[in-house]
Formats: sequence, structure tokens, C-alpha cells
Amino acid sequence: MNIPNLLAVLRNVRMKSFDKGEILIRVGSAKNDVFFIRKGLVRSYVVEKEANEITFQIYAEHQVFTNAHTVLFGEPSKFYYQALEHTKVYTIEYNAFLKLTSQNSELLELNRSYFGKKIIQQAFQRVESFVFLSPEERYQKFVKDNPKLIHRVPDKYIANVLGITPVSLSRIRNRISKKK
Amino acid sequence: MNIPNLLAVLRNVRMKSFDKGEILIRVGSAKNDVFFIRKGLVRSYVVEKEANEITFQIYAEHQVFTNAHTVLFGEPSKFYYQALEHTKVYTIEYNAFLKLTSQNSELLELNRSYFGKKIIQQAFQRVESFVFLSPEERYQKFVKDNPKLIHRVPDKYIANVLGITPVSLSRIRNRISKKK
DNA sequence: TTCATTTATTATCCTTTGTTAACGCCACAT
DNA sequence: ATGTGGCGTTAACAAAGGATAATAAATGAA
Repeated sequence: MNIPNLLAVLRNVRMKSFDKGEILIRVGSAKNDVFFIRKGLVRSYVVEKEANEITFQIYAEHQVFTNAHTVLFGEPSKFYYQALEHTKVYTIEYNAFLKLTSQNSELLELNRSYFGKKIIQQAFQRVESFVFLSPEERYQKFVKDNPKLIHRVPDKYIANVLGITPVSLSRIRNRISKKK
Repeated sequence: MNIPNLLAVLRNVRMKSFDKGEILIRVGSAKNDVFFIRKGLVRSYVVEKEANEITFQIYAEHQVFTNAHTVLFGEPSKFYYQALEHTKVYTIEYNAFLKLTSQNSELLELNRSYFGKKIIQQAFQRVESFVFLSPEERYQKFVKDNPKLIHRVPDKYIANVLGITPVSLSRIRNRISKKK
């Protein structure tokens, strides 16, 4: 990437910090922001009736995430995005990002190959895990794919991500430890 | 879209027909083909040990599908893609499609907004259905979203897509009909 | 049409999960 | 240090799902 283009990108990038528990994106927000996590941990979640939260996904260092409902569907966010630890991000408005990338073939490739594909891949492989694996196998895969996360993320969030209850996750862990 | 560009696209598009049961893409294939279904029905599936098949997804008229493992991950296909009815498709090699779209801003937008987003949307919403819904609710949503498909697709395939067994799907249907 | 094969339903049994609640533990704030 | 609230585990029960097999229904081929 040449220097002028790099600068053009950087002018549009903001660095932000969030304390543990702070909300990055609220339900109803229509901001097209794209985030890259430099440090920390973020979860997306919905609030069901009466303060019952369900975590949809967890994002860690060097991962890209975005307000999916807005960027993908053009709708207000149905999720909250919350920092689980003190978290530092780079953020850029998606349309600014698109504009820049469409003016530059290298960036275009980056956009298409990195940003786009990463998000598709994650979703696609996650669907595969639901169709082909049992909850127990899904947990084993999660541990294998995210060995460091399990010590940083409360189990109840991981259970939600796997599509099961925290109680069931606890039993699965128990079962696995007995098998060895 | 202007005429020269349209012609350039059309030169790369092939029309193909497949009989019921015929395979469009085999496991191991590394073809970057993108398909648009004009008529008919296609399913993707894996073969587990000893001729046990699990259907991953079903595609109907006017839907776009592709050899996801190859186009997204650069790997050989893990799925078979099979016509469930006599099926007519338009097909184009993905790199030819990319080349064309990158030379034309309208097509580029089409590619990004239609092809890419449709696939992301499908996967994303499917993950949501696994995280937030029970198997029974997932089935209800499937019926609502695909009212015509349930009469054309064998239940055993739908069960797989929902991440449950055919026996369980039958019980769910029974339960629902009793509730009314 | 008839026969053979596939598919859907139902039954049985066993395992897993959901729900609710109790208990102990840990982190955190006071 | 001492509560306090939140979290993970465990228990008990009910509901649902998986596996297998038998039967009924539907499909397709001859």
C-alpha cells in the first residue's frame, strides 16, 4: 500500500477505549461502524423479556466485528456490543471504508478477502458446527479453536454461544472430565 | 448496466440442466463455480461413515449458491451438491465473475451487495436461529420462511438442515398439530 | 397395476437438555 | 475483615431428543 492511501485510511480511523462493562453499540443503533480489536474482549448479546440476556458471539484480539444488522441488513442493531474487559479498538465508519477501498485495488482486495470473507467464514463454520456436531462436540471444538478464551470468558456466555444453557455446559464439562 | 458489459457477462455465463438426483458438485471438487437457480431445487450434503448422509442446506429458485469451501476457503469441497428435482441453472466461474465486476462499478456493487450479502445474511440468520430458538421454533420459522419448500423437500432433509433427526422432526410436527 | 424401495410415523428405551432451586465459592465493594 | 451479589456446580424433576425397530404410507420402477 502506498503512503497517500495509507494516510487516507488513517485519517478516517479512530482509536477508542472502553472500560469493562461499557457498551460499544446499543440496540437500535444504526451506526455503520467497523471495529478492529487491538486489546480486550467484546460480546454481542440480546436482552429477552425481563432482563434475561443471551450472548450471541464473542470477539477477541485482532478480530474484526461490526454492527451486523446495520452493515449487512441496513437495519438498526438488535444486539448490544459490550466490552468484557478493558478494550482498545480501531474503528472506522463502514461507508468511509468502502469508499477508500473502492478507490484502491489493493485495499479492495483486502476488503473483499479479509473483511468480507472472515465474517462469512465465521458464520458458515458456525452453522456447520450446529448441523454436524452435538453440543458436547461443539464445546470441544470451541475449546480447541479458542484455547485462551475459556479462561477469560464466563461460562454462561460461552453456553449461549454454543446454543445451550449454562447448567448444561457445566454437565458437559463434568462428563468430559470423567471420561479421562 | 450498459450493453457491452452485459455481453461481457453473458459470454461467461453457461446454462446447464440437471436431472433429478444428479450431482452438480462433488466432494473434492475445487471448481469456483457460482450458480443461480432458474428452476428446480438443490441440496448440499456430506456423506458420513457408511453411506449416512447429512443435508446441510437447500437452495431453491432464484437463489445463488456456490462451492462454499472452495470460493470462501480456497479448499476442495466437503459437500456434494445434488439436484432434488430437474434443475436449470445459470453458472459462471467465480474468478471470471470477479474480474468482470471489478471492471465495472455497477457490477461491483451488484457483486458486493447481492452476491456477498445474500450469502452472509443467510448464514448469519441461520446462526441466530440456532442460538435463540428451540428446534420446534426453528421448524416453525423454517415453515414461515419457506412455505412452499416443505411440500417439495423430504422431511429427512429438512430435519438435517434444522440440526435434528427425522424422527424428532416428526414428533415436533405431531406436537404442533395437537396444539391447534 | 403390482412390487420393491424409500420415507414418515409411532413406539420403546435411554440419554441429554431445560428449568428451578440450593449450595458453596470467589471477587468485589464497603 | 465482612458482607453481598454473581457465578459455577449439583440435584431433582419434567420435557425433549437420539437410537433403534416396527409399521404404515408414499414413491418409483417394471
